[in-house]
Amino acid sequence: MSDKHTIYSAFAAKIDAALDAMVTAGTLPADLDRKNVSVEPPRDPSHGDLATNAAMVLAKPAKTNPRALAEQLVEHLSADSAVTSAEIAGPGFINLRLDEQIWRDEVLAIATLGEGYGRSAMGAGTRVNVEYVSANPTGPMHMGHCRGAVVGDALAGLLEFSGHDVTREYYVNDAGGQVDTLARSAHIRYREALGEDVGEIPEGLYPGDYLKPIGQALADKFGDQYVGADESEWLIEFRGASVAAMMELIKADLTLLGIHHDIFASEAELQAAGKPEVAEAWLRAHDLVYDGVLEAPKGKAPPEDWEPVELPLFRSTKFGDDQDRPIKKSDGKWTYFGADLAYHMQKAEAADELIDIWGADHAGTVKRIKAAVAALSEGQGKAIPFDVKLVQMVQLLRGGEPLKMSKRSGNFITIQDMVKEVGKDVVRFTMLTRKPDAQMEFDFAKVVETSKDNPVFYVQYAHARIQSTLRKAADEDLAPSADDLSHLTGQELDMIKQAAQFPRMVESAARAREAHRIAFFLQDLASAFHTYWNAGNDDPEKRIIVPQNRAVSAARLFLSVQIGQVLRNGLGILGVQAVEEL
RNA sequence: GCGCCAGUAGCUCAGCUGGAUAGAGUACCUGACUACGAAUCAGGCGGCCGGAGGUUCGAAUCCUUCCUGGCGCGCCA
Repeated sequence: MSDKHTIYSAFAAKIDAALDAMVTAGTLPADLDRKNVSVEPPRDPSHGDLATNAAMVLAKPAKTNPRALAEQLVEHLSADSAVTSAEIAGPGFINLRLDEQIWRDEVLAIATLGEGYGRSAMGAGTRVNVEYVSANPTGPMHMGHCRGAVVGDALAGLLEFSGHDVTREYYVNDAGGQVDTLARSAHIRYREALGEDVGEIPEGLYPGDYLKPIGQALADKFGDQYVGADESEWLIEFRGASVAAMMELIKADLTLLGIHHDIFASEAELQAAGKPEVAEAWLRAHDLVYDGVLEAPKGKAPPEDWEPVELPLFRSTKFGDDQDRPIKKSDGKWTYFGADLAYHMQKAEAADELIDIWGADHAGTVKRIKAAVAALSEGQGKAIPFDVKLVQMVQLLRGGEPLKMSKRSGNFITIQDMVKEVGKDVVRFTMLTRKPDAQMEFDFAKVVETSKDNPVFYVQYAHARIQSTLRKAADEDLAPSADDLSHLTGQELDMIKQAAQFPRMVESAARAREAHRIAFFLQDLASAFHTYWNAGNDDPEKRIIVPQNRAVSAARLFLSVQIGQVLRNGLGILGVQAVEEL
């Protein structure tokens, strides 16, 4: 189950050993930096099974030329029984061809490891906290949150699969002014529930119908005692009830998407526990917070009501930000940033590494929070790797026509609408067919199409086709068997080679924190299977089920089962259910 | 004005942190169903990787500088 069992890392080790031998023999200087040495499949399969750039990377520091170095390496590598040929190509690549048995063994490895195929120990149990969604508890989720939710959840799944100890966390912003606004909006619905005609919801409050049930619940609970009452009498009560209700809505949406967080961290509780004060004290002690006056904002928008005020400022400029940032407002309350800073300190206490998934509209605040974590990780006495992944906007379309989204009017498209219409798996997979830091379009008409235009369908179809083939085989009294895999040749070996890349795809995707690569890999593998399957249309001898040749059929069925396994493992990372039939 | 993201085939997008002749799908053209599901497959057409400089054995990828589009930018959240 360890990464040592993958073909690519096995050969990386062999090349490493060959280099060691050359060092011992005195033909290569010791202490060369080998981190840029790669072992990869060549882009062009006709070049061989594996390629390494070792000779090119090391030639210069070794003060020799690439070809001379490559010749020595080839000599060592040719001695390996698994290598059928080793050639120097182009500017100094070494191309290796491997014994076919190596690839057949990989099919067995998939079978043996099953759901564990592709898992790796790369993460080494590193505790990674992934914070995602964190939508404000002022209403149900909408599309803007959805992509971040899916991307974050898939990333968490990917990191788990690659051996990290992942915590999925949601930061509940239940302390700012927006929850007071929520409470006031709920108060209106409360009066409405008691029979009052409240008319149009005033500007600045939340108009959505989703507040009507909470208004009713408050009416049931309190009767009319707060109808004419001063805000100070009911605000806290209404706020708590509304936030709780909104979180229930959001959790329901998340459940629809198959997302479950381990921790819902409350900003209000964080503040009540005095965490921001602790952070401030530490930062002041290290001269990272000081009392100062902000410069008037630059730019074209003239600051009409700008007044210079002294505020506690965090020295984010010391860490690359454009200006220092206030952690408290002039009314003495914490700014969002001040609380968020303390929140990240809290997360860092229980994690080795932090990842935030944010919407692109928060891009402007990335620098300051990175600065804060950089400063605070010193306080923890360890460097906390911290990454903010920005997820760009999604534009909703139907048949190429943009769908209007208006939160103001309250009739925006909800997650519930979307999942109901196209299904959880389609939403998740589609959101992952584009790298997150580029904008994407989501066309309702397209994602439900059962065609190649729709990648979800395409991958699912490959999996379903495998299952259907197995059912058909059972009817013919044929079963998958690994008794004689030497029947697997040609196109079958090609497909194995492709599937065999799954473990290294997982690792490189995990390293880059990019779950979408898994989605693309699955499309390629599905395509390979469809191609393979279809070869039987032209030539019945190439079908998976060849009734007159049971040994061949058994081997091909075995291979198909393992391809299905890899597809399932990949879909599993993305949180998409593999289907048995369409 | 500043920051972040993007710019790759007509269109939608990949490109595995610097590798070999830049890849898929779609559209268009040609071909394949007495079927383990043709919801698919095979072949063809299609490129100054936004422009210009630079770094090195080697650049779509890194640096500089422009251009275009998106998103942001005060004690909001």
